[in-house]
Amino acid sequence: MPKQTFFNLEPEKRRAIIDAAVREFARQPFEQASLTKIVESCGIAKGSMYQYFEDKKDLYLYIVDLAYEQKKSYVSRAFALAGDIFTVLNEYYRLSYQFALDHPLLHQVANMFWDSRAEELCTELEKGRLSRAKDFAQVLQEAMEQGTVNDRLDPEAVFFVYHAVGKELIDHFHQGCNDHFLQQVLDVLKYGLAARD
Amino acid sequence: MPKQTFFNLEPEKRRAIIDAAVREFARQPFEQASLTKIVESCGIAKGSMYQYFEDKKDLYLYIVDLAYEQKKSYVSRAFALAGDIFTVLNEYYRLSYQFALDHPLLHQVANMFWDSRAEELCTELEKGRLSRAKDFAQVLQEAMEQGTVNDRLDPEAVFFVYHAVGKELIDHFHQGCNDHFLQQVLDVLKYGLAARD
DNA sequence: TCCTCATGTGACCACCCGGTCATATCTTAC
DNA sequence: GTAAGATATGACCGGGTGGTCACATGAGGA
Repeated sequence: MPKQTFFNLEPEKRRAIIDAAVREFARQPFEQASLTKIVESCGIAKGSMYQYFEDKKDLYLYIVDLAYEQKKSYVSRAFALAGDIFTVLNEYYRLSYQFALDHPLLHQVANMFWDSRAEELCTELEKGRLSRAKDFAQVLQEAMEQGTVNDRLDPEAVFFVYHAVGKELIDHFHQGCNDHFLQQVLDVLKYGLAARD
Repeated sequence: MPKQTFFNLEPEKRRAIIDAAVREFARQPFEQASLTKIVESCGIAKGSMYQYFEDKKDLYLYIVDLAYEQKKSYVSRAFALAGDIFTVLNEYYRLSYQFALDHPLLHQVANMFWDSRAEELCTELEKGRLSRAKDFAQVLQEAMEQGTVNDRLDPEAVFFVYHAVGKELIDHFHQGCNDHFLQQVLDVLKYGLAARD
């Protein structure tokens, strides 16, 4: 958590710091991102940064949190959608894609976070994964009870597959990814490879 | 490519260098791995390393190549298997898992490689992806022609999904992953989420 | 024995990093 | 006006990095 001093700052200065940090953390993972470059880029003294944050990790987690909050506000309405699980998933990834288009830097920050290898970040990583799993698990369970989804499948394996594909999709948003391809990928997940009788 | 000097070395010395490099590159991605630690760990002078390799990247790509060659020799026999595409995929991931168990360090090296963000490595990355895609694409095409696989699916999307899930599976091998779970995941891919009529 | 040439070496270079701290400046209250 | 407290600063620290180079050591041939 940032120190109180940070929140006492004039808003435009706070913004400048956040923007510079977002720019840097969007470019590379935590370990390779440079605090020095951030302070140079927003024109404050290195020492000042330590008036606002405990250390580099503190700043990083604050920025990642911001990115995820923004993304959540974009994407969560998919789960409120009327319609079956396929409609929901479709909308979920469509909104994720839209978010990546509208906020490419925030998208990259959130995206880069998953590649973190630092042990200190692993607990945070797991927390994020679980919170995402919760929404998904609920929609999935309802769909299985209603018979929309094949109820012989292992819910954990289903989540695993969708998580993997979602991650890869989101990873490739920056390379451009049209609605049609997204649709095709979701179709593969929906129908599976096996030919229908 | 290593310089000739490297291949003139006594085999045990060459091994020591390779082993030390594998150990380091298994721990973290290219940018964070330390040449200094590698030379310390195998007890040669820093300068010597530059008699054998052009630079850090040269050493790295050589090691990654070794890891992939080893893995390929483990895994490729899956594609020669008699049986439908599902048998092949099953065996492919089973062998991948076996490889990760038998050569955890090589597995980590190959695995870590995919997370590289360095622009200089991107061409290499793409090359690896394509070569993997080729084997897969062939098996898939045959399966579609034979009617084993739903031929209304987009082959590119299918590859995308299987690549994503494979990556994630392989990522999670080190956390333990039993045959049963593997089977469940492949079932999700095979049958899809949608309930069968 | 001596010259040559390939190989080995580690001190050294320039550069970058996260983090600190004595000091300067600004704000507020009396 | 001045004392007190909060905030800003950037030179500096110890430590790490990839890469270099003048020199030492080795082997082979004349």
